[in-house]
Amino acid sequence: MITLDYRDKRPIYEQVTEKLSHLIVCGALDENTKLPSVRQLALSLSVNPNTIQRAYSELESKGYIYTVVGRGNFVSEKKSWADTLDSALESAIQSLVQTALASGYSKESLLQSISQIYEKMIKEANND
Amino acid sequence: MITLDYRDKRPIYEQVTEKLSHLIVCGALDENTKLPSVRQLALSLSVNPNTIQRAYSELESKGYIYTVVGRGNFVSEKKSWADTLDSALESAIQSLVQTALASGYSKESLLQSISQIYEKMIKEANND
Amino acid sequence: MITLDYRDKRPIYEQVTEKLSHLIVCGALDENTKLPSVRQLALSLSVNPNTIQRAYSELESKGYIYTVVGRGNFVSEKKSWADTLDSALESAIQSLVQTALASGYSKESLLQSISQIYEKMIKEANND
Amino acid sequence: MITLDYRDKRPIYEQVTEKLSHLIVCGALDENTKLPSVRQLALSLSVNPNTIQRAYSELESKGYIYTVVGRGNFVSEKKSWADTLDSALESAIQSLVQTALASGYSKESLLQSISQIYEKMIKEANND
DNA sequence: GTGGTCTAGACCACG
DNA sequence: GTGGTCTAGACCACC
Repeated sequence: MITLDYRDKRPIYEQVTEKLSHLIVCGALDENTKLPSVRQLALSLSVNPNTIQRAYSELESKGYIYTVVGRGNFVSEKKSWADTLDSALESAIQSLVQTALASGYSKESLLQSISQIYEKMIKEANND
Repeated sequence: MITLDYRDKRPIYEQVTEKLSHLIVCGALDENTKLPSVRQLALSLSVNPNTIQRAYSELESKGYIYTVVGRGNFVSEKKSWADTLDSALESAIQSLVQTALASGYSKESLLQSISQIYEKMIKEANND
Repeated sequence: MITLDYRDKRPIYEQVTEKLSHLIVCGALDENTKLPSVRQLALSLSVNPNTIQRAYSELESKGYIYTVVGRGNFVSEKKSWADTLDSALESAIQSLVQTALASGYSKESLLQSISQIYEKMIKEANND
Repeated sequence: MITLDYRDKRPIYEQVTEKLSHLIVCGALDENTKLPSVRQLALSLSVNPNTIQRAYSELESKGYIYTVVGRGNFVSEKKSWADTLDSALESAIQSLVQTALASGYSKESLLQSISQIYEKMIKEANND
């Protein structure tokens, strides 16, 4: 379901959080689908249960999943995480524009580059 | 010359690296200009010399500056860091498009959002 | 008769307790009315009988219902739970005022806010 | 600086969070004051460092403090946590009104009770 | 020295 | 069996 990249410098719980949120956002996991239990996922990733627990906590606080103690974790409805996504997008844009300004890119050439990369990535996504 | 933000989550050396590279990229520091010595800058920022040393090392490895042992650090010529900038920009764009695709943004609305934020940030930059 | 919200952080037995006490307090269940048996209610809510048993125990200890062994559980008379209600309300008020004091709210603005929210919630309650 | 109540059913990290946020909100701790280090506070409360770490994380995410790795935790400026406080107050009010509605309290008698308790608690606060 | 992450193993409430 | 909390002890990056 998920594979970890130990060369990645980011903490494990963050990788798990990111991978799962992607699966949810792109629709690979339907609403109210049950996620693997904390212990189960920890076992299959050879990782400590606390680490998965933390990942699930982050996902819950961001609205991607909801937790029912004694039953498990389930993916939330889309409306629960729409806001989170928007703010993530905005900060990504700001970081990009900051870099672009520093490099003296004109608005036009920036938009053009983005346009190209957008179409390239959409093609790759379709091949996966 | 530089001000630090201790609430910033990034390590200090990274802030210094970023600030200096900005000054170089935007032309505030001309080619072959001598930078303050490690000890001097460390003193004026009330920071450990090791921190500045690390920042300078990063800048050198990215091609922004060059070191002459016994004489100091100097701003490189523009051609030395053009590549670094492009790859930084490209990875920023990829990260952005990834988020945008995840949230189902159309190319058009994404470009429009970026356009708006670009102009907003260019105004703020002029006020600084 | 009752619907559960599995996303609610509180334990199930507490939700059942709350819902039933509301029905009793607002007069939807008259004094000495017979409540559904533990097994019956557990079945209709698809819940473990232990859970309902615990809810009924709580209700009894708070004076909302009384149990006749071998016959079932019945709604108590109003005087039995008047005290419970008052103390619940008082502790809710104390918790509220504590927060308000912490935030530096004046008594007047606090009372005004409460007044507004009161009327808003009374409208919503009528729509249910 | 803080005392724990082991009879309290809430988790320890939550007690610590609450106590510290109170100290900050009521002004007992000035802006930019340094809090005790994670290990230090853990030692003085005879508690595991991870527990304090979690409390500090919560405080940071709510805007009450900010963290500088390698230096310590410091109390934030008031504007950082004003929003958090407001939302805490609103949910406290909703919970109160819910109880009041259930008990059939009229708006007037509710406001009067609150007014009394408000003044009572303000007196007690001055005696501390 | 600081905070951040992780592991291993434990106990608890809930269902 | 589930998630939630806690302890004990470890390693890391940063300063």
